[in-house]
Amino acid sequence: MSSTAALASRDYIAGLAKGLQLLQAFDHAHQRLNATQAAQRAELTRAAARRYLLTLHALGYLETDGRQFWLTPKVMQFSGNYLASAQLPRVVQPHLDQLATHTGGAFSVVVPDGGEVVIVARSRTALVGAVQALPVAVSPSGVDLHTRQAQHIRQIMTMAQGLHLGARLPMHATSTGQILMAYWPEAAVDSWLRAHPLTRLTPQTITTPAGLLERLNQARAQHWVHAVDEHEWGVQAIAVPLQRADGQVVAALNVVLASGANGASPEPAITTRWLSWLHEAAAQMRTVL
Amino acid sequence: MSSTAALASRDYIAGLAKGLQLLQAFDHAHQRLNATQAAQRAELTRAAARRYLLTLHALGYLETDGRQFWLTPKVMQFSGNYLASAQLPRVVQPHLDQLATHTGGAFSVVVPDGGEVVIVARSRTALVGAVQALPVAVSPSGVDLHTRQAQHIRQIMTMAQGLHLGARLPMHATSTGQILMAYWPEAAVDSWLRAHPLTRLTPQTITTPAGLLERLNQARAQHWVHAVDEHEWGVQAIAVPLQRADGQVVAALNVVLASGANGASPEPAITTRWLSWLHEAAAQMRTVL
DNA sequence: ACCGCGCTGTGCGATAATCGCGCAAATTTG
DNA sequence: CAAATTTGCGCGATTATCGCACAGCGCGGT
Repeated sequence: MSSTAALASRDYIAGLAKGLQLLQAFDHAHQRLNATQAAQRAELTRAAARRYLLTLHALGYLETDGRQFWLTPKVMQFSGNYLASAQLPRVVQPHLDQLATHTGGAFSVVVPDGGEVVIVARSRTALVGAVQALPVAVSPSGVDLHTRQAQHIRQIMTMAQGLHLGARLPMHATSTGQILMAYWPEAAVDSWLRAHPLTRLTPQTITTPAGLLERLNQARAQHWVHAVDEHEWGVQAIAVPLQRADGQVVAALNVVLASGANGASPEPAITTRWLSWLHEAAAQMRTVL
Repeated sequence: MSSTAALASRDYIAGLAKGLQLLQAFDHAHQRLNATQAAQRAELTRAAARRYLLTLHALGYLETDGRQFWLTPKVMQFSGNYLASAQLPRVVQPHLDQLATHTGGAFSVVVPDGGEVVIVARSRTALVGAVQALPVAVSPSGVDLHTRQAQHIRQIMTMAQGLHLGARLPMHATSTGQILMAYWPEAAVDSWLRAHPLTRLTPQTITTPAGLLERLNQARAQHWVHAVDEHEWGVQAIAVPLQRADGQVVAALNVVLASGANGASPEPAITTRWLSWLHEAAAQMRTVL
């Protein structure tokens, strides 16, 4: 009610803000909205919401059957423009791919944005390393989901579900979010804590400011983070910071692994191996960021 | 000048349209814009452009140093919402990954939007098939870009450059665009031809309506398209339609391969093999689309 | 060091774009 | 079949947006 109105100034186009708010109202939990629902979610009157919906439809960002509205692929253009124009994703991508090719891991690069982390690049291949480490039983013609390799593949695929490009994840429950915060000035962390509840996502999620601060101190000291089952059950991740040549931390790199059931939990030897790969890659990227 | 103004109606918010136009002004060729440049690209007065830029900055979609503006990762949220909410990308992804795992190819699914095709899903792994076909000489510590495998990887990676999610490609020069158009009613093709010039991208690009129509007929008859070097030198692609259970063609699936220098051009046996994989996958997806 | 060019920030009155109420018709729900 | 929602749309009021015009600033050339 009062948050947005306060920002109104001579140089602020309310119509644009409302329209974008409406466009953001469509998410996983709200894939199709009618005028009334959209109005509620965007905090507009129905008449206004309708005008904005029709405008977005005319511009090609929404599709409609006359009653419901939903996103069209055109909204991906923004993402495409960002990926094509931003430095970071472009220079990082080859490194990620090479890393994945060598190690068989699933790597991501994320940046902070609005109190969350956003995935801006992911490794596009995996499994080659795994292939050498495991018995190869793939026939080019298919039907082979029985080997350990195939299990590994399915694991990675399953974990990769909500991790598409552009996905937003909470900072306090992710390895990448934690390593990024570790390099923030204290005041920034405090203000983040005031603005964001430490939502419990699993029994392992850090939910107290003290616990988070301790983790951040640890991360800052050792230059990496290992988060096991904190964001999602059965998923662990190891993250390191990505620094520019001047030392500024601009992003985080991590590898996502299975944990618990099959994968060993925090087995030091394994962790160390991944860490050396991550740090090596981070060092390589440092000169080009 | 006259195109946009004509659409103005009582239910059309001009401010939203202008703001989005401005946001779209940032692309690969125009990564950073100042107020004056942005005004030109979005066809606004500088004063107006400045207002919109400041608004987008306040909303977190643009970053600025006070002089230049550029996209922030926040714009990826739209893409994230689409990927999370749209049926197609979600149900298609596992099939793509499985396909890539079995065959080692690089597959994409595209949908038509605004006279172009948009990439909405890509296979996330490759190379396993290739790995067995080629000598494995990867050491976990790096330095190995000499083997044929590494060459293959680099080829795929290089080709994958402008093919990120959300990338838009011209219909007449891509295998996917052609196969999609092949199922359009004749009137739709005609109107597309009137609205879109057949831009030459390589010496192989189809640049005459007659040529395109012939290709479309061929595609419709055989239910697949093979486009060699038409979009980019050294890149060929084979595409098949993706139909819903009711027969409606809603997307296209293709595999991107190297051509010329290394890869065999249109060698029938190879093509047939890929085709059978593509059609098999398309048949599997048909029930879930 | 000087000058000129181009960009930027800003104020203001004029204008028309947007607002939201309210009603009737259409649709869904039970 | 009736009640409860939802939708399309017209209208007068208002205020958000427009674009001109002026002054200050930074940068590069000579």
